[in-house]
Amino acid sequence: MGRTREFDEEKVLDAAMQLFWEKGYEATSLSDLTSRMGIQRPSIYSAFGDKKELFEAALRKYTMSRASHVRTRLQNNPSVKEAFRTFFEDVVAEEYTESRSRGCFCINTMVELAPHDEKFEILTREHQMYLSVIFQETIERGIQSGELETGVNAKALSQALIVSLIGLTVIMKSRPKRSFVDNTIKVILTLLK
Amino acid sequence: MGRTREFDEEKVLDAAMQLFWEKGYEATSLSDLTSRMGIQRPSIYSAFGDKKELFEAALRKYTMSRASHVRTRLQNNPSVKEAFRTFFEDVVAEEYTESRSRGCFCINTMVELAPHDEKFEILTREHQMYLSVIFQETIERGIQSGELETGVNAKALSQALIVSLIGLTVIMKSRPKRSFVDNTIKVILTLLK
DNA sequence: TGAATAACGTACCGATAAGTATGTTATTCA
DNA sequence: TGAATAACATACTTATCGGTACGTTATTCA
Repeated sequence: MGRTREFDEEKVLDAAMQLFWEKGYEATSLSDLTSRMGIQRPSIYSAFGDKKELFEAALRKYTMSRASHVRTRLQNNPSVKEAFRTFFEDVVAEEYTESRSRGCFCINTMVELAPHDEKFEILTREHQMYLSVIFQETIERGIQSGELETGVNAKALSQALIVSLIGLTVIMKSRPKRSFVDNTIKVILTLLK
Repeated sequence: MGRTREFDEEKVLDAAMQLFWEKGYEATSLSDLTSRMGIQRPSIYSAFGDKKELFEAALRKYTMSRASHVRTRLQNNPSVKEAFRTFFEDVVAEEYTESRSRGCFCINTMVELAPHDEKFEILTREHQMYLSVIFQETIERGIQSGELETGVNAKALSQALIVSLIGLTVIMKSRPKRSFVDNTIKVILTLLK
């Protein structure tokens, strides 16, 4: 019984996610959140808990959606090399079309919170490890199909690609010349052979 | 005329640098700064300006010292491959000996401030570009000496190595297993041939 | 040696932070 | 249909934020 909730939890959580993604944890105030989410302060606390719990919910929403996006992107291309190439290129293209770079919410959190909060150290690590497994499975598919050499160390290679992707995502926040990242992608992808 | 300054500007700036490096800009308060720097609030403002100007001075101090450290590390080894290998390995070893990862102050700033403040976008970009040039000169030395193949694209390769180093530095904040980063370094360094 | 001046410590400023108490409105179910 | 209850909006609390006014102490140079 009682009054029914007037807001859509998923929608307002999505709005919080966007804001935390743009500005980070510390730089986002409760006032920022209420205006962006379109609900009042006590509604946030009753639905999500305090600021940090809301942040965690937002980050979990992000990582789940991100992982599924990456998985489908890599699985839907019969060519493994082509799949990685277009994936990396799209990450870059997306960043350069936005007027200012948001980068990756998980990476932002790794930098801001992981060293000071074990919960986020674990959460961000597990997301990257999960992405690494997706990469690894894709590489193994390429070995199976004969597109990649049989001697390739799929696990080590997938880890190197994840690290490169993180580096690319981060350096784009300083808006280097497009040629810088384009060159980098070409070199990184020569690891796939 | 007037009273002489009782604190060493370089020393207190160094203390501020350490603190901003550990906690970032937003999470560091003026009270944190006064206690760590050992001077009072008005002394900070008279010597360095406001919080953001102090942060900028601290970051500039960091990037200059970091660049010179990287330069000497890479120049002091006759073997280019060996120079890069030991450099990357030491970056990792240093991170894993500290109880919690500070990473790189410039990278932290690239993530926290560069997307919202053009001054730091430029400052962080220029530091990375400078490091990239140091890498490039080192690679060119290796080509000259015959240690590396003549066909190597020194510029593109140096950019890829910078990006990889950034990725490594960032992912270590989530404390992945040591084998993860060790594998990654091995793969990345196969680009040097 | 004393007037001028700059660094000092203290104590304050208004603004804003995160979080909550409280009274009102809407919905439910006995 | 009315007592119970949950979501609502408003307004508040306490603490801390970045920044500064002000009176004191130490140094300098005419």
